[in-house]
Amino acid sequence: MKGREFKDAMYDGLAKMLKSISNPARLEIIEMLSQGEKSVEGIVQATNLTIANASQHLQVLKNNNIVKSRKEKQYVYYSLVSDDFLSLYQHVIKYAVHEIAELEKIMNRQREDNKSLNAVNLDELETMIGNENVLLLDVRPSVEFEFGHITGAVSIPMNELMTHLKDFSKDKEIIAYCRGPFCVLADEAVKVLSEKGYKVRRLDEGYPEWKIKQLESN
Amino acid sequence: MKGREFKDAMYDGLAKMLKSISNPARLEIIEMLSQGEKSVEGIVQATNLTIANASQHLQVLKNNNIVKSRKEKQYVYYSLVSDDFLSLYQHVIKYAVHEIAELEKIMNRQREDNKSLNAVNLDELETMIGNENVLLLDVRPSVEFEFGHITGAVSIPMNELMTHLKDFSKDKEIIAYCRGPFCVLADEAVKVLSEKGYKVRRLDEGYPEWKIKQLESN
DNA sequence: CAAGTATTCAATACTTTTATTGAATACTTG
DNA sequence: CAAGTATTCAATAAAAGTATTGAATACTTG
Repeated sequence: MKGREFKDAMYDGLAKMLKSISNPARLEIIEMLSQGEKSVEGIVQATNLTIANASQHLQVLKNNNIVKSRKEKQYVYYSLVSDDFLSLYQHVIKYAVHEIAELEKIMNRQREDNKSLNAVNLDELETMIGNENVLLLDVRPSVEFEFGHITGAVSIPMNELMTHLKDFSKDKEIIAYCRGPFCVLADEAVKVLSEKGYKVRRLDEGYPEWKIKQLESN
Repeated sequence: MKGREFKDAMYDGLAKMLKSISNPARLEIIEMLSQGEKSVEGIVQATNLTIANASQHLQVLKNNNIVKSRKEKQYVYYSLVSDDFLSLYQHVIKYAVHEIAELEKIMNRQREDNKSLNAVNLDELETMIGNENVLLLDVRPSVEFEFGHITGAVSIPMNELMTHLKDFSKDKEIIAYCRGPFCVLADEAVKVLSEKGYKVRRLDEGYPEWKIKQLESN
């Protein structure tokens, strides 16, 4: 193989892989799957996609070795192929949110609307764990909590938050988190709770970021 | 801004950025620019692109804040916008080369052809520097060496290699490196030198990977 | 094994990306 | 300021990616 052929083959292959993740619908699917495996139906419910379209995007991701599937009963469950990919995906997000002015602006506007501008990051969180006066709140659906969560977190899915208000003390500092920087559940939680007079901030990132950080520090 | 709008805006923006680097020609341009700034003409010489086409791709990268340009005399020089991007790009390469079977196969075939299968990685290299019996050889064009190189390396551009053969001792172990895993200069150097009976291996990665590693360990 | 459900496939129209061509612009140098 | 060079722009045709639709498949359950 000549040098030019080798280069072309490598860059073509690389571009093909990158293309497979360069689509808003597929990025959202990846984000969903970073919480754990989901059926096609589960993905459809969380996104605006039709079933056929979601299935098609999943095939693209599968052909590029980003996701894998297993069949159980009538359902097909998809999940990310490896933590190495998850780590790469998070690097992309982190770069985009910090280095692309346009995206940073959109994110700040969103956080402003939800009074969640002064977010806590993972490093800060670490100094807070074990502190009696801090309550770490996981507002994702409970399936996702059960699949994995940040050590010490309490699960109260967003849609049950209002009925659990009485459980919270207004003296404690509440840190709400969900799926990651793009997830709006924690923003909503901050909005609701702060309007009721609680001390609450959101975690900048989410469960998968915490998980990868744990893995990488070992 | 409602949750759905926010998500759509973020995923659209993210996809747009990823699309800008999901093209073989643009990936090759990025690789060139990771060695230092280059004029449009310089990029054209190193690739198979026409001038107009290269310029067009450069505009795409510029609009997505991947590269920046400056004008000096008649020439426009392009360079990568930040080391943060370079670090992300290298994460992508590393993932692709290790996790995508197809690309791994192409790379191994290439290395086999050039007798450079048992490459040295950056960690191993670190244990070798200062060793009198190891010669670290930079075979990139000398402009690139001057722009920056691995500490302790000696510059002998690939096209001058044959005329410098007499300078090498067959007792020393030679480690050849160039622009990175996709660069074929080091492979060629290994082929030539090993056929002449020298003890030679290539470095798995290249100058930019070394540089980012230095930056990140501080 | 018939009915029902989950998923994929195949075909289509639509949109976006890409390479190519030739002209336009901007700058330098004699 | 005319001639030459480097780069970009604009228009086009070809190729690739995307969403939608309806049919086909595969599996479960009664």
